[in-house]
Amino acid sequence: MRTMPATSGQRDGPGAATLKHVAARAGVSPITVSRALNKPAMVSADLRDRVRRAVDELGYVQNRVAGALASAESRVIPVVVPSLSNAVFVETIQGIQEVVQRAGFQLLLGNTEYDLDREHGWIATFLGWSPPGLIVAGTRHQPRTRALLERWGRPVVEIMEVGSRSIDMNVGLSHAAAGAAMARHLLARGHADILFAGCRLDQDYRAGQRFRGFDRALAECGAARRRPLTRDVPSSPALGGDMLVAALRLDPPPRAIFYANDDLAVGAILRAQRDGIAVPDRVAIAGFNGLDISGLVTPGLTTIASPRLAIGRIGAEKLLGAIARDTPGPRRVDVGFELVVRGST
Amino acid sequence: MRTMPATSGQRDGPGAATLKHVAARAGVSPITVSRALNKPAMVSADLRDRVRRAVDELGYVQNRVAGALASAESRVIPVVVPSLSNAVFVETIQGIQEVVQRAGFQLLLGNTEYDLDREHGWIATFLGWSPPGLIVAGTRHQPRTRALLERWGRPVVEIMEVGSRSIDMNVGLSHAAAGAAMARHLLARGHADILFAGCRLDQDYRAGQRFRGFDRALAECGAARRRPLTRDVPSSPALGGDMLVAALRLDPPPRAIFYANDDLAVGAILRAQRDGIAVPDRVAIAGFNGLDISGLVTPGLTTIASPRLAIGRIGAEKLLGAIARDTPGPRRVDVGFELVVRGST
DNA sequence: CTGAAAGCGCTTACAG
DNA sequence: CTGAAAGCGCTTACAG
Repeated sequence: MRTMPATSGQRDGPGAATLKHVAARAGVSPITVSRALNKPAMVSADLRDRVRRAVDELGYVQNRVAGALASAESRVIPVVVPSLSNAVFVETIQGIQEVVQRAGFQLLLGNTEYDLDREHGWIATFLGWSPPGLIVAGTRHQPRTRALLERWGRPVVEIMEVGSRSIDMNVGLSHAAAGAAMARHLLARGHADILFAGCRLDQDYRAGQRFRGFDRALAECGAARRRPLTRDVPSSPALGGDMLVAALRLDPPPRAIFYANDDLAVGAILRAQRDGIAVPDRVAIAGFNGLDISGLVTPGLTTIASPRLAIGRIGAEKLLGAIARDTPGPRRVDVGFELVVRGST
Repeated sequence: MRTMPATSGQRDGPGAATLKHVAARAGVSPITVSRALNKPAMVSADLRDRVRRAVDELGYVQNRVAGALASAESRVIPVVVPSLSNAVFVETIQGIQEVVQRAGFQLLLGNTEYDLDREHGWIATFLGWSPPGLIVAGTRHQPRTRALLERWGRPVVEIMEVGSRSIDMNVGLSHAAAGAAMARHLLARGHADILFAGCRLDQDYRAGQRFRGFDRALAECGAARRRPLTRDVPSSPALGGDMLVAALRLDPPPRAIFYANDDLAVGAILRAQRDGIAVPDRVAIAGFNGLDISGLVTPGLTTIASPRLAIGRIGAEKLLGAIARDTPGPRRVDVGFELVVRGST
C-alpha cells in the first residue's frame, strides 16, 4: 500500500532527485552528470563511477521530458497501425519493438482503426513528442498528412505494401502481385471458377489490392470472373466459416474460394471439416498471410506467406539507420512473398 | 520525395510554429493560446475561434514535450507486458488502448520478455516521461521496482492476476482457482489420470499458478498426481501437437491433458485430428484462455475463458479514474473466469 | 476572461 | 576532459 496520495501536476514526490542533486552528491557539475549518463565516453572513468554511485544512492530517474525539450529529440518511435485485432500488425509491431528496444528507443503506439482522419490525428500528436523518426502502416494517407510529414523533415518509414509514392522510406510487398500469384496457382490446379471473399475491402485496401491483382490475372488468363463476396464486419475465423456456407449456396457455387486472409480461410477449413464439406474436391480454399495455424489444419491451407516480422525488423532498421545517418541504402525494400501450396487446393 | 534532409537535433524545420507564433497571428498572448487549446472553457468563444484559425493557418503542432515539462505531467500511459507473442496480452492491450485513446492518452509500450530486470528498466525509463499513471502486467516484481513505484506516488494498476500484495490497484483473476476448477471438471468427467502440460512455468508464473491450483485440487480429491510436462520454448500450436504425441508415449499414458493455454491445446486437437487420435475417448484435452478458435476446432475445446479485453478496459478505466481523482471504487477487481465445456473432455 | 513573470530539468554550443 | 550561461516551448500560479 502506498503512503502518499497522488496530486495532479505534482512534481514527483519530495525526494525526487534531479541532475543537480546527483551533481552535488558526486561533487561535479550537472553537465558532467548529463554526459556521464548519455555520452559516457566523453567522461573520465573516475567521474563516471562517482556519478553512477550518486545515481544509485539517490535513486535518480532521468527526466526524459526535459532532455527531449533541451535536445529537441526524444527516444520514442511512434508506430501507427490500422488495427490490433489482426495478427499481421501485431507481428509487425513485434519486429519493430525488438529492433528499436535493443537500440534504446521506446515504442509509442497509435491505432487508427482504418480511419485516415484518426491517422492524421495520431501523427500530428506524435510529432509533438519530438521523435527522431516515425513508422506508419500504409502508403495511403490524406494529403495534409503527407504534407505534414514531408515538412517535418525527419525519417519516415511506410510499411506493409510497396507503393509508388512513398513519403520517405518504404518496406513491404506488392499485394496485387500476391493476388495474381494465387489466381495463377488456382487456375493451374484446374479450379476454373474462383470466388474472392473478404471483409471491408474499401478500408482494408491492401486486401482490395490483392483482389484487384487476382481479378486482373483472371482476366488475362480469360478465366471466369465473379464479384467478390464481402462482409462489412471485421475478419474472424467464425466468419470465414459462415462465408463458406454462403458461397456454396450461390448458383452456381464456386469451385474455389480465395480468402482475403488466413483468419477467414482457417475458419473455412475448420467449418468444412465440421460440416463434412470435402476440401478441395467440392471446393478449394486458399488464404493469405501464412499464419502458423494454416499448416496445422486438415487439409493444410494453401496460402501466401508474408514476411511480417521481417517487415517490422527491416522497417525499424532502416529508420534507425536514417536516424543515425548511416549510409542510406535503398529507399524502398520489396520483401516479397511466398506461395505455400498445401492440401486445400 | 522530401525536400530537406533531416539533421540531428534540429528544431523542426524553419517554419515550425510555436505558441508565440500562433499568439502573434491571433493577436493574443501565448497563455491565451495555451488555454484555448487545453482548457477551451476558460476562454471566450471569440478568442477560441481566432486561435483555431491561427493554428490552422500556421499548421501549428503542439509541442507535447514542453507541455509535459512545464506541467510535470504528460499524456502518455506506459503499459508494461511480458510478451507480445501471446494473444492474451495483445487483447488486453487492445482493451487498454480503446479506453485511453478515447480519453486522449497515448500508449507507450514496453515488452519485458518475462525478464524482471528488463521490467525494472522499462518502468524506470517510463517514469522519466512524467506519465500520469502506469499499467503493468503481474503483481510479481523486484523489490526495487515495487519501491520505485511506491515512492513515485502516482496511480499504478497491476493487471492479469489478482494478487495479495498489490502496489496500488489490481485487476485480474485467480489463476489458481481457474486451475482448480479445471481439475474438478476433468475429475467429474471421469478422467482420473490427468497431465498438466505447459511451457516455462517458472517465467510464466501465472501458468505456474494454474498448475498449482490444479495440483492442489487433485490432492484434495485424492486423485493421482503427475509432474507437469514442460518445454523450455515459447508456446505454439505446433508444440501443443508435439507435446500430445510425447504425452501419449508416457507409460502409462494420461487419460486427459490440461494444457497451460489454448495455443497449445488447439494445436493438440488439430494434431489429434490429423493423426486419428480419438478425443476425448483416448485422451481428453483442455486449455485455458477461451480463444475464439477453441470453439471452431473438432471436437470443440473445453477451456476456461479469461476476460482479457475486460481486464484491459477495466484496468484502464480504474487508472483514468484515479488520475482524474474520481471516487476511488475498489482497489482490487477480480474479473473471474468461465469454464467452457465442449466436446474435447 | 486575459496577461507578464518565473520556471520546469535538462542539453547545446562555447570556452578553457 | 570539465564547466558557466543560455535556452528549449510550454504551463502554473499570481494579478487584474
